[in-house]
Amino acid sequence: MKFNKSEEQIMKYLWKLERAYMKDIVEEFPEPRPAYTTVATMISRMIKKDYIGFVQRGSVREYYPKVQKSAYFSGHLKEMIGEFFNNSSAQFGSFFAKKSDLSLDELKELKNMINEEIKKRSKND
Amino acid sequence: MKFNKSEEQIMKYLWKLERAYMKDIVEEFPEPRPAYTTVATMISRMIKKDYIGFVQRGSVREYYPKVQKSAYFSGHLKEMIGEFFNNSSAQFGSFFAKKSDLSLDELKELKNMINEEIKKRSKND
DNA sequence: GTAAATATACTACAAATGTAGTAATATTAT
DNA sequence: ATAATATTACTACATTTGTAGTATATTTAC
Repeated sequence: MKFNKSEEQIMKYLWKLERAYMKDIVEEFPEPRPAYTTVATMISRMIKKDYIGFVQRGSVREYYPKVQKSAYFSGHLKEMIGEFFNNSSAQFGSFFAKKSDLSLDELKELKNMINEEIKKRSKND
Repeated sequence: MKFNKSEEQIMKYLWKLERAYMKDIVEEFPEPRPAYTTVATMISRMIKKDYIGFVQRGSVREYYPKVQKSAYFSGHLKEMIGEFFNNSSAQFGSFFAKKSDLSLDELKELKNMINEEIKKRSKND
């Protein structure tokens, strides 16, 4: 599952807002905003694709994302790792360590996190 | 710059092959292969978009990717980190350490890599 | 030297995407 | 109540994407 450009845009807003009325979503767009109906069209298409759900509130709907941000991110990342690093997370990790623009401190922090993860897992075995 | 589905497919093959004739690219596709002309259309569109270049070899062209895999990957990753982790690479790193399906050994390997990166940078300062 | 294989240009067309107008309805502020 | 605002359904249309046929040229294998 991979969103196209405008779907991704809307999901981004919905993830941020968590629940939102049409107006709220439209207002997230920076100027120049798309027409109200443009957003409405996108949303109804996304409902059809089951990316978005809604709760009827009187005559109006409150929309919410049906695809979780973390799930989308993980899936996406996994795909990328598959594509670019031959499915090797380790190879990706190496790339990330070198090429991400982590500062020295952040690298150290990351090392600690990995260390803790290692400890945690060693315990459970 | 973000490839659409079939562009990404072709880039993937081109990155793998580095340089390739039309036939080579078509043959990378798993069965059922798209028609030869389908691939040709895609490629000529991608040339127009400057994603792909070619060297004329007699009556035939040898194609090569003009977008580097690592550049595309980095850009893409950076975008994702911006979107999902509020531009914090460290936050992403944490997520990765926990949620990637790295094995214990791979985690250890990753730790070593990060360690070396830390050493290298400390030296240069 | 003729058939098969390969390559390219050009054209075509359906489906998906990006964008928005119209009409109808509901809600809210005066 | 009436105007302004917000919402939704429906329709429309240009652009992009996915897919491939035709025509033509070139190469290659027999």
